[in-house]
Amino acid sequence: MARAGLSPARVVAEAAVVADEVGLDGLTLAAVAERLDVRLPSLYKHVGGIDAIRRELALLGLEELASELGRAAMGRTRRDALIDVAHAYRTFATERPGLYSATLRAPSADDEELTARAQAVLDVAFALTRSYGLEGEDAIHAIRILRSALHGFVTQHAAGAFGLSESVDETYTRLIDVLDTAFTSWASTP
Amino acid sequence: MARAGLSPARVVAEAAVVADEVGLDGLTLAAVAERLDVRLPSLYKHVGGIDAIRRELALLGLEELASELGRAAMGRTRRDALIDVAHAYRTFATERPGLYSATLRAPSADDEELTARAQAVLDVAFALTRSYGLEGEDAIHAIRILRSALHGFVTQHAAGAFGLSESVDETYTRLIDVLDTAFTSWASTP
DNA sequence: CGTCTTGACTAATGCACTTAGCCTCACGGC
DNA sequence: GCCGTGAGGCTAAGTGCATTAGTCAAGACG
Repeated sequence: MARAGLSPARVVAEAAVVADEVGLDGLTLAAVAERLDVRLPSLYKHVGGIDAIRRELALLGLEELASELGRAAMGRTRRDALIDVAHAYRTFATERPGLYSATLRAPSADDEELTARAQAVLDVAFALTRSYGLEGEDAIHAIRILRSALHGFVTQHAAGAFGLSESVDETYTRLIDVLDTAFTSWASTP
Repeated sequence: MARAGLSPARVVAEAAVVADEVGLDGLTLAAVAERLDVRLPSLYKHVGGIDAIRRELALLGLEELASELGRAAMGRTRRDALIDVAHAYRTFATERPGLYSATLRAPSADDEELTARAQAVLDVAFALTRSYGLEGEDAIHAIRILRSALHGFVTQHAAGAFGLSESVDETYTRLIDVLDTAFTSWASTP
């Protein structure tokens, strides 16, 4: 009965890989255990169960997303920042679909750690809208619209809703342009 | 052993109610059977299984969505049409969350019935963008952006991502305004 | 070197989906 | 009106996954 060298982090990391491959809905402890070459119940020594793993994936996903978006926004403002943040968002959602899906679960209001990580993502968005000169209510509406647009785009694309046409990048460029125009106009007409 | 008077349509309709109440992911044949007051295996005389039910829900959802959106767009153009279509979209997604989720599954390319229903929804969007004077590639990008924005908004809202603030309607109004401005500007600068 | 905790395991339970096979009611042909 | 037949219920059984309980060895530490 050799030790397999598991740890909570290793289990979660492997779960993330599985979720990226088969989707968050297709994630099973059985698949994670098989990949780690242990029997399924062994996982319970390291994680609380499938729900706990999904929460850990949400934490991990929010952390990576905030990091990527923050890096993209660094040292840029307005349109330049928007373009890079939007592309970082799309890249993350495309390359880590399982992790991205995990970030979408509503953070239950009593989960402080989760809401803190979600706030880190929001902070990047606030910095971005502030660079447009948007404050207060304007900023809140801008961020909601930004998130809606980016999230809607990547999920529809992932769902194959855009058909086979080749110009998806062009659509994304135009979407970013629409947002830039709107934010710019809001800032100049208070 | 009295006949329960089931039919494929009744099973699917009840499944839609369950999905609306507990979410598409929470939909179980057990719950449907209990509501219909039959044993679970009896459902298999009318539907092919849980996957078949989900497909039927997608068909039903697309049909109702196309109908609602079509009604909203009828006899209106441009901004007026956009406003009503957007509100019909949001209303449908809010009131029939399970059915709405079901419509999001990618229609597998070989499922002609499903793609036909999806096309009916697209037709409304095409009519809308045409009323803005958008044709060809412009129309395609406009529709993709429209769907992304509306879908993103309703799913983020449903996921509780907007927090507790009261001004969600205002955000939606602004979102619609952003889209209207963009489509109008595209039409005037070819 | 002995002990004790950790981390693996097997076994067993519960729930959901599915299939197989049975039984009976209702309807249609005679 | 009677009876055969099939549709539409049912029970039983099998599969897969999540979870819990209890066992046991490996390795850390005194």
